[in-house]
Amino acid sequence: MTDALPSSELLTFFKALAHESRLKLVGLLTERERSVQELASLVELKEPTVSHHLAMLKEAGLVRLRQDGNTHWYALETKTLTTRAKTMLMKEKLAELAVAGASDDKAVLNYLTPEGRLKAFPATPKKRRPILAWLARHFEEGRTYSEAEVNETIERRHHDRETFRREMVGQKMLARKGGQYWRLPESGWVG
Amino acid sequence: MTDALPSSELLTFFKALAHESRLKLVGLLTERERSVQELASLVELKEPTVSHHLAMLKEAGLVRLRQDGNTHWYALETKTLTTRAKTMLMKEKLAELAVAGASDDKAVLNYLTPEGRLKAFPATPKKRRPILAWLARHFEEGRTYSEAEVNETIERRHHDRETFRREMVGQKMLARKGGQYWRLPESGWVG
DNA sequence: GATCTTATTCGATACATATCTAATTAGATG
DNA sequence: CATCTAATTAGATATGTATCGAATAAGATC
Repeated sequence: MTDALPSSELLTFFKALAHESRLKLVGLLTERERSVQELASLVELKEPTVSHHLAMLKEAGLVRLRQDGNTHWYALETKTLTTRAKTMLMKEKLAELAVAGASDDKAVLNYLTPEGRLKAFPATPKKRRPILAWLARHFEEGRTYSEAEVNETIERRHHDRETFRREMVGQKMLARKGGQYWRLPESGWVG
Repeated sequence: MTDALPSSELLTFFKALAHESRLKLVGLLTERERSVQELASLVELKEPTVSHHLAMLKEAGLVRLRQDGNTHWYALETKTLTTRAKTMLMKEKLAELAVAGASDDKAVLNYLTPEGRLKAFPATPKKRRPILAWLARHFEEGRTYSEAEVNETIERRHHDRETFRREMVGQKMLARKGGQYWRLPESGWVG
């Protein structure tokens, strides 16, 4: 994985429900709150396992815990279920998921053709920067590229190899030495 | 896993969405249909990988495929999204998920206290049988139990150890020989 | 405070699946 | 029909996570 995504709420929600045992647990909790023991006996798993599953459901906000003595009573958090169901029905919310990770990348989408090539290259530096960053990320770190290879990689996204090569070097995204190029660490990029 | 569950539609649905890449793909498809190539470039994965993810989404009924030449256009199946969202909001539907696998076990739920003990023991043999089966499953296969151990195991669920011990033996769920008991294969249980 | 009960945390293992490259299929094109 | 393109399938590897037994924590009970 390249970027450490903030792992959206919706993703943790789906992950929480993407397992047979946890779906069963949720099912059992629709009726009333239940203790860990009881749940373990009903789904025929050991308590540590159930505990593990309940932790994931809790993390996703799907259950809440009420502690009485040393018995832990878990109950379904119906509100979360309805909230998430609504989110699923809003296209805009879903579209947000498409964002590639880095905050930049969302803007870039507007400049891409269906084939994943650049349609245009905006005039203002502020807008150019994320596009250059996006392009630069297509170079692997820790290896070198000949000028021909750099051109090739650029041309897969835009015909104007000269401009983009020059600008990426200018922004310290790529370094050049004696006909060889390599990608620089993102922390050093100008912007 | 003990029983091969028919892996409910809802489960495949959640599994399909329980991955960052697939959520992104869904996000990208909210706007319009897209080819595999295009999607691969946008999520920055290789085509085979995207193909794999799309297959899962298709399996879950979340996307549909339109083939034109040798380009495959995938589109979002909005209807499925709304259907599933509604299911999530119906408690009864969720409760069904709790069914343990064996068709028996659902009925047993009605006879259990919150602590997982038996509240009552019905009079008709037809109703008693699944409860005995449930109880018998709490004995491990492939080992023997002393009578004291058998009693102990029963008493954890119901005070009347005599009745249950006798009936489980009668139904050929447990075997007895010289003070030792052991669980018999489920295929041989009377019922 | 020793002990029993209920639950969680830890560490190990087994199973599932995401991802890639290479090979294959299916359609389009010269 | 040879070749090219887009997609899928197969096979290998790596990552993730479900499950369990053992150890620990926290509360209740004697």
